[in-house]
Amino acid sequence: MTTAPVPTRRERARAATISEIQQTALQLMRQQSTTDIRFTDIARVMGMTAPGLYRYYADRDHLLTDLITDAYGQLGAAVAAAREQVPADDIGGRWLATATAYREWARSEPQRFALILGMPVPGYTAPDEGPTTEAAKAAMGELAELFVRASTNGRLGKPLIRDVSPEMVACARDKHPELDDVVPPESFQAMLQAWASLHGFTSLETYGHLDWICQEARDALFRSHMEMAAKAAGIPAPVDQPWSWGPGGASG
Amino acid sequence: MTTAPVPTRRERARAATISEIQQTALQLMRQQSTTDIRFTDIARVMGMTAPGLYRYYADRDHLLTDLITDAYGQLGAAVAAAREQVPADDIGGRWLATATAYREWARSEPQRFALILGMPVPGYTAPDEGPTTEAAKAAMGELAELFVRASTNGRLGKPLIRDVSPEMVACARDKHPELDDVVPPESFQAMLQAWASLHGFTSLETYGHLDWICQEARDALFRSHMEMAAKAAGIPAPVDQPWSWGPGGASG
DNA sequence: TAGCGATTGTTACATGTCATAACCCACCCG
DNA sequence: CGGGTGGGTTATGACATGTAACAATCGCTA
Repeated sequence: MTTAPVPTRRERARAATISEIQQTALQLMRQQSTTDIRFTDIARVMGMTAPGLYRYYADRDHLLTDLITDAYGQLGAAVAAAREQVPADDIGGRWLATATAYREWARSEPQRFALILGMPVPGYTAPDEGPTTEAAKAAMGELAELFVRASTNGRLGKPLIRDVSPEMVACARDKHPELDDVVPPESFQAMLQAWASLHGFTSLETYGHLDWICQEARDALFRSHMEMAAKAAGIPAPVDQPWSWGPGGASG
Repeated sequence: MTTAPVPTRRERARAATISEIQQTALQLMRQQSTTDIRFTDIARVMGMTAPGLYRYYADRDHLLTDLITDAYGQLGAAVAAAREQVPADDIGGRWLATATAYREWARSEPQRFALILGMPVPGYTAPDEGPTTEAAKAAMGELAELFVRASTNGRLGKPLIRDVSPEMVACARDKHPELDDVVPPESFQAMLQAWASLHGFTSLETYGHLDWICQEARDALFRSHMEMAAKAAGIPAPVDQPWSWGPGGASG
């Protein structure tokens, strides 16, 4: 047998403790508004002493690796869940839902957002080709899914920018061969740009650089920013909320 | 002027030491690829002991405050210098120069970029209404200058998105009254979105999330991303490099 | 030029962290 | 019921921040 179907009692206890460590770490990150978690704090909250934690994690980096992997998973899941609540043929609606989920996740979990998409935490070096890389790919795949499906369904419009450098085309084919013949290069490029635009707003807001804009204005700015990104990427308007687009006039 | 025109010898020595501390801190940040500087390391590099540094900085936060203020200044200066090397009437050229300078500064100084525009370093709390806020405003002003001048000269086109929420209009008038009657609300909004788009690409690249895209492709992607942002913001094409834009066809 | 005083930098220390080592104890299974 | 496994403890070492007390130095002035 390779895997025991029913984990032994010890294994369950161990898994529970590991989970508790992670949850405690996240709780401390939120409370202290920092990604700088201390083993001693985790242990104290859990009612044990710091060296005991080393039975579960070789060092702080290993815990961080778990937290990063998990965070990618959560972000991807949040994005996917939001997307799936909108009918598949409502491309624009799915884009708005996806982008909003991305933003909201970052706002609700700023430390975890910084953990995965900010500068690496001091002293931490991610394991090469490790689980974090896999988790990152999966999460980004959730973002890309929208474009893939829209493109295969023929519902993805032409992006604003149609020039794609040969290097970019080659890179897309090389790194994402599965998208070849599915998403045209200019749409692949536009997808990356849409992500970058979304990420820029989200980062600025999450790190407090848009605090001077009041909440309502920021929400509207986000909506309009995503509208801009959608138009640039050839994403059609949501079925229930037409873009305020067009050279002629604006809608309400 | 109330300041003494000629600082005494002691004052000059002190200023030199403070400067050396800052430079050493930056050097260590670059070498160690982290924003987490240690007083002991700085002191060791400078050939003195750690407690000596407390004669110059009350604690690590005060040093960070200086570094952040300085970084904002450097970024603003880099952006301004790049912008001024392009004729004032070449709006598109100035936009490209500004954006490229922003990106290049971040690439050359990733730690300082993270310091000012990333998540605050663990344990650091910026002083309210302090010099960092002022420096940030100044740096962002350098980014905005392009739009202000273009708008006053009547050379700024209509942005792609012309709908602006009343809250956004009110916020713009409230926080930046000096731009009232100079930059229309939809252009103000477009400016923020152009910044967000630029910042998104820059962040992703600086923190290594675009490493899978080879250098040449990334450069082209950046160019095209900025072209997209420019079109969305109503920035006309550079005089020597027309946009690859238009429903009809693309240029070379 | 001798010496005073502010400034600078030192060593010593208190505190807290990461991480290892050595030890103990409880559970579980034969 | 006895031993092995693994969870948890205290003790310890190396190192960080920041304070306190002390020593050396520099610049100025009598």
